[in-house]
Amino acid sequence: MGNGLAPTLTPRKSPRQDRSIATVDAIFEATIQVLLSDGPTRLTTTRVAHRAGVSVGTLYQYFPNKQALLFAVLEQHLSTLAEAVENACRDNQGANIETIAAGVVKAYLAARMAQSEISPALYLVAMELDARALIEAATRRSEQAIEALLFGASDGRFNDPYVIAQTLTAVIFGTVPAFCMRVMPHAASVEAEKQLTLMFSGYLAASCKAA
Amino acid sequence: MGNGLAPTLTPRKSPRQDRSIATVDAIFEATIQVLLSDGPTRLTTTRVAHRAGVSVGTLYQYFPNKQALLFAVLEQHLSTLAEAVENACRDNQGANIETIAAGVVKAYLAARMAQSEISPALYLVAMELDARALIEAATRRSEQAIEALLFGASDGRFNDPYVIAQTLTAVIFGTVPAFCMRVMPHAASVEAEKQLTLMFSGYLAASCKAA
DNA sequence: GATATATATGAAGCATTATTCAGCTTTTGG
DNA sequence: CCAAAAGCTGAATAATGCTTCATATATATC
Repeated sequence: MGNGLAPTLTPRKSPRQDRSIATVDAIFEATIQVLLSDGPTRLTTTRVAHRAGVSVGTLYQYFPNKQALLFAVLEQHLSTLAEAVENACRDNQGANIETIAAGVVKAYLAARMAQSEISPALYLVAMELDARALIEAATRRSEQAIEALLFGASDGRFNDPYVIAQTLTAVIFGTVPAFCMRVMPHAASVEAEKQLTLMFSGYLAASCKAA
Repeated sequence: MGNGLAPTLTPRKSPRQDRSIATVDAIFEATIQVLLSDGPTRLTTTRVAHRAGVSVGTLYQYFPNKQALLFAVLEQHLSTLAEAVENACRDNQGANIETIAAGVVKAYLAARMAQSEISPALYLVAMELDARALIEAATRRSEQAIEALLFGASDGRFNDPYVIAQTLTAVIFGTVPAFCMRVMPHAASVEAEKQLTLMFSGYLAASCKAA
């Protein structure tokens, strides 16, 4: 499914004046807005430009093509999620299993909720462009952060922290979208956090005994 | 993101002769083939028709539009996954927690692997058309099957089997795609099954004690 | 074999949309 | 204030692709 030719995804020109910096920001913002209000399939370059209050030509001055636009938005989104996990891991260094599980779930869920509207649209984008590299990068950041966290757990040692980190990452990155896709009453979101925490701490405890 | 006007998704005409039944089958198959080889964005009605060995006009005789085509394929795919879970649940009636966890994970993973190539493409499709109803239906089938299974578990009672069923469903339907998205060496798939089983049985055991 | 019904064809119409470019306006630096 | 550079415009281009329909072929029925 590789798209054969790989058109440049890097900016065509960097903004030099304040005016153009504002323009690029506006285009970036508008991309998100259109994604939300009109959906990924109805996102056209003209529409984005119009929403940003500029003309199409301007858009193409800074982004070589439509994909580059979406790529940039996706990159930021994934980075935000990975960062949330990293921060949670840093904050829970040396904690016990229970706390670790709760912390990681809570952090990811919060980050995801903050961007809950845009996420589904971006997953669509992620498949259209070949974004495997971006996803891989975000996944790896999460895995490494969790692995490091496990090494310092106060409760016990794990004989294969990397496998555990991989599993936890796959589950949170995978499950939460599934939860989000359904229209979720606020109460359900609290319940989801509780259940996932329970599941994670149970898993960690089990993996610990085995060591 | 609702698409405003809801164009008919039901067949425009039902095949009466053997010849046309074969045609419809060929179109359906071709849709899957094109999805796999060319990806969702390069799936055009003309291409599907050509792959099926018929002309575009013929395609439009049985499917009112492109969406209807994709809708049909998606429906079948989701139904297959839900059925896999249902069967696994039926087969494990009255088993203990350990067996239940292993059975459900194994069944879903197997069904998913069997269609691993087509799945990512379909998740893309699922967002483009408004397929929430279909996903909802498949999810509910899984939830109900698991709930029934939990009621009959030999190990113990759960005070809120529905919440547990919901959580397990979200995790398997959500996580496995995440696993699949990465290029997975076969060994990793075995490992994934093991880890998920461990996680599920831990979760069930924990939910049991609480009851 | 003749008529009616079902099925198949694919070029043409129509709409959408990514992308370019020649000319215009604004800002910068002297 | 004035050139040069940076930024902006939006109609025109070109490509793509969904859908229709007038026509042709195959099958069923009597």
